[in-house]
Amino acid sequence: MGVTKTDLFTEKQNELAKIAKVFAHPARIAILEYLIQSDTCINGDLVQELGLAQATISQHLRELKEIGLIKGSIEGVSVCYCIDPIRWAEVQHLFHDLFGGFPKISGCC
Amino acid sequence: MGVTKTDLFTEKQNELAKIAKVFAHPARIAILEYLIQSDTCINGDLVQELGLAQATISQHLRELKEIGLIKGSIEGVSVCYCIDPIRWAEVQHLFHDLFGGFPKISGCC
DNA sequence: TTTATATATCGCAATATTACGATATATGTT
DNA sequence: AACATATATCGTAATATTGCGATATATAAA
Repeated sequence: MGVTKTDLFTEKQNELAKIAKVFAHPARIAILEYLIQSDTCINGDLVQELGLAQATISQHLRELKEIGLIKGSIEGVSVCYCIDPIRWAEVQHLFHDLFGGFPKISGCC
Repeated sequence: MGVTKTDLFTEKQNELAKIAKVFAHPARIAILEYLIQSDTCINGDLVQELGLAQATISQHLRELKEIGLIKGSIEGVSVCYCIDPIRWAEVQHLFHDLFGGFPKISGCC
């Protein structure tokens, strides 16, 4: 099928999965790392930096934008992308909560 | 295409993406949460707990096992699954490192 | 040995993702 | 206005993921 039965799971489980899906591609990880490392928020350079076509980069940027992880502001002809610190912290917390749940007593198999 | 150009990215970027992909499904999140919450590592109950077919659950468990996040030990007729604390911590660190990189100076767009 | 129970794997159909050329849009330059 | 530059979107082909019925495997019970 390829279609996920979201109705079987909680809102939170679906949200975390949706966010994880955005992290689930090395190009998007690379874009995020590039945005973290370069204080200045460049966009077009990504096409040079990663070896992907412009259309592909744009598509990845849109997915990052859709979950609010990055935002872009038009800067003349080009677009300046950067990480949204608020959302970044939110997402960080979501993962932290999941990982923090374990271990509790930690002893079984 | 659907095929990812892994050769364009670093080992670490590819690994993190691969791990994120496993988190990128609500059923697998639900399985992990269930394993965290129940000290005892039950397996078959997952079929009851989530509303998915046995074959589907088994498939999700395999993906979790493949990246080492959980491990299963045969317990008579059934299999006892649980989170691998070592790998769990490793993966936690990978995400922590990514999130920790930001903000540095945090001011741009 | 036969039967029941639990889990894994196979094979398939439906859908999703990835990549990119072509093209649209929008701003700056001449 | 005409052109160049930067980015977004569309359409499409190739591949991946998801879900599950059917079936295989493996242990326990009768």
